[in-house]
Amino acid sequence: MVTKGEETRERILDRAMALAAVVGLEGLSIGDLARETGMSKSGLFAHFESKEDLQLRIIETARERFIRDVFAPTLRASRGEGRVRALFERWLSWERGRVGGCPFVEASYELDDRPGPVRDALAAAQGEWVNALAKAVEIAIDEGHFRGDLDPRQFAYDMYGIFLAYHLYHRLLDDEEAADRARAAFDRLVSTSR
Amino acid sequence: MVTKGEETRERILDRAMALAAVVGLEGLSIGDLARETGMSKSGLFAHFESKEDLQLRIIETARERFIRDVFAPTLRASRGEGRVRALFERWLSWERGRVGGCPFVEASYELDDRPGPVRDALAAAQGEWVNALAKAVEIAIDEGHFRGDLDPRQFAYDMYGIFLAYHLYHRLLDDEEAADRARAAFDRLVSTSR
DNA sequence: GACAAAAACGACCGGTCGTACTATTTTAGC
DNA sequence: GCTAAAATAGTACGACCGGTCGTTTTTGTC
Repeated sequence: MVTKGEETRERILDRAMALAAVVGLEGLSIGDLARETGMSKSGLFAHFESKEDLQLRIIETARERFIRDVFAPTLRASRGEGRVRALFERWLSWERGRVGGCPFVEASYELDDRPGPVRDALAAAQGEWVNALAKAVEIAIDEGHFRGDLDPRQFAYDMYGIFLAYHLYHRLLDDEEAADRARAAFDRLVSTSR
Repeated sequence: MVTKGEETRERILDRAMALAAVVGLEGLSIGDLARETGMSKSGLFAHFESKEDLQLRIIETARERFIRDVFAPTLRASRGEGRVRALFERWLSWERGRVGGCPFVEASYELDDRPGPVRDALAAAQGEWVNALAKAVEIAIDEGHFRGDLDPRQFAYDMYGIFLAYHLYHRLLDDEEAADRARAAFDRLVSTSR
């Protein structure tokens, strides 16, 4: 059975994930988080060993949500180019659908030069995602949708770049054409991969 | 004449820019910065009106350095495709050459959802750079190096994406092939633009 | 409904934050 | 070398930081 404590912890982590996407994993304070969730600071903190533990759990929560909302649904979609396209569209929706944007992107540029377990966990999650992208491209090659000499890892790199630029244009530059630009870039990537 | 105070302020800002690229503009503390520069907290703080003023000056300093080290030298290079290529290579060097990576990228993802003068200044600087990139591409079109129906702003978007992915692969994923991937992506971009 | 366990709370710790004010030292022009 | 100004240091502040502790409230089980 699901205890009350687990429910509360989930609620906290959901809120924390959103908050961290705005103020960062380091900028997130226990006090603010307690206020946001309507709990006392100590009551909230009792759910976590330390702030670092909280940060690790935020990353794990984001990973679960990402798999559930972005990755998993595409496994039920058509293999090959269709799946790669589905991954891209769902990835964009994932960014649009949450305040502060993609928590992985936000955290990545925050922690890239701050060694420690949190950075390690984040890098592992990002590496996993890059691998999953490359794998989907491999399948598209096997299916004959993409040309045989295409480098799946280079495709993943390019795809990630398009997403990161979308994030920047959308969030910082408030560019209304950001999504169009992203799709145009992705279409070019796909069409030069056939 | 250059007063002692101005010299000191420059020294502080240089150090602050590097530090902010690691811990962020918000995470940067006056106390740490004072320790790093060997000054007292109050002595250092006397150079700035507030922390926000310090942050604004850090961005302005970064902007000056970027123009000096990345942009300006390419104006003396050949117009057209050669200049666009030079911009890209210098941009990569700019990232590699400083601890913490490109301060603009770090700050962009930190501040994208935190309204205020600092975010505005950053967005303005980024917009300026995107415009400069697009302008260089326009010249390359005029010179006949790139095809006439190429969208310079789309080119700038794609180019920025390649850079952002490079930043991520290099800094977070510690990918040794990051530079190769970036150049491969850029070559593909250039060759499909002719 | 008693009762132990789980969960949440309020008060508090030492430390650091940004910032204000005053005092001291260093600089630059005469 | 004197002197006013500029630069730096010292001290203090209220607020908040992550974190601890003992107490109270809520929960689930018999």
